[in-house]
Amino acid sequence: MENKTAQRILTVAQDMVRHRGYSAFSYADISKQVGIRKASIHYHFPSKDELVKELVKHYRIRMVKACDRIAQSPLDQQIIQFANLYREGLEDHQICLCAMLAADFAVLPKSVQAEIQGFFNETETWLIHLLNQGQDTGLWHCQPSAEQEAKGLIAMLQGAQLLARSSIDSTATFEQMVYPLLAAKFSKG
Amino acid sequence: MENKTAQRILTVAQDMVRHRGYSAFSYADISKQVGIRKASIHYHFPSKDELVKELVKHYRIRMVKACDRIAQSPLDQQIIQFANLYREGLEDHQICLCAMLAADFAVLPKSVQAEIQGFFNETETWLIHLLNQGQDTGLWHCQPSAEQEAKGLIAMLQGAQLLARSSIDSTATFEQMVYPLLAAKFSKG
DNA sequence: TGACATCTACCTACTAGATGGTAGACACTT
DNA sequence: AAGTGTCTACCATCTAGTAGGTAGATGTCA
Repeated sequence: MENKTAQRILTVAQDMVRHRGYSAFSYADISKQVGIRKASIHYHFPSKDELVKELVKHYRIRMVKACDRIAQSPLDQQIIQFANLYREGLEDHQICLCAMLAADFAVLPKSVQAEIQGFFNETETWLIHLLNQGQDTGLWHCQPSAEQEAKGLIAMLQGAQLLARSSIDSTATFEQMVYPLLAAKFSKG
Repeated sequence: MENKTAQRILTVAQDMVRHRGYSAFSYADISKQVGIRKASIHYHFPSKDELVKELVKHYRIRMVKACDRIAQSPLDQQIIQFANLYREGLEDHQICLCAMLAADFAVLPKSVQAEIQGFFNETETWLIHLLNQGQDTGLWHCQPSAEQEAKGLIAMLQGAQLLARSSIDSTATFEQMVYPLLAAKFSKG
């Protein structure tokens, strides 16, 4: 495990990227919030690119863990819980780290770009598996296929998160966008 | 109508915002591409904020026009054409201007934020109208309502655009995400 | 018509402040 | 003594934005 300061830097940096984007936060911003000088941040993360790369790596791990936790729940509740993951950040006006970095994709180094692609693939694979399970047990029917539904569902969740942020009550907007549609599609019968 | 130079600045600036985001482009970048000095850009657009505000205003007008044009087509083709709008930009690795600015929302001035909200509301209203028309003529059925379907659809299109950008063949990824789902939902019968 | 004044669209040269990043000193612990 | 983590002080470069000037077009009036 990393030491405490490095961990605090990562936390603050993640909040900033998710709130403002990659190009709109600086080492000076972090230093103010962490209560440490700018040069000390370079000691822990030599360059901004490496900091962000580390950010995405940690984020991927946490996402995998969150999905594993959801997989313990009854099958018919898992999609709602998966959607909740996306709703949670919105309370602090934050969107998914990788969605934000997908917007900033053009200015990111290749290594970070690859990490982001990995995140999306991983999430999609997990969701396809879930949708297939539900289909096999007759809980719902995927049209045209589990893979297509998964792609569409993730796109909708990420898009809803992005759009919700520009409305006054982000969480409410997100809920209105997502949950009725999920209920219509993935409810029993 | 604005003069030629101002128009060229707007075009270049729009490309840059849609490609890199608000915080990642500068007056210096524009000046190089337009072939004019940095100070001359300030002559046409006194501040970066005003430039971006103008950008969104123009974008809204073009979107309204594009939707009007689509509305002339047969009803059953309009949703596909609407989706095509989102696919087109991807060929140059560009996403919707307002989706990009929704990501940069936190660092934008209030006036631009309002303009972006206006864009999304406008688009949603247009799509709700279209979905209602199709429902009235028995072309498709909206579940749970046209409004919900419209919200979900726009979220999916914007999200698909965002995610597609991080894959190698953006256009193909977008198409795989969007069109089969549209066909399943909004085809006759 | 000619003289003057204003306007347009650009220029060079500059500012203050922010940016990511570095060098080297200084404690404090082991 | 060596290593860790932080500091001050600095650097080159970039940032949006300003000041002031200029060539040429356009208008205005005797």
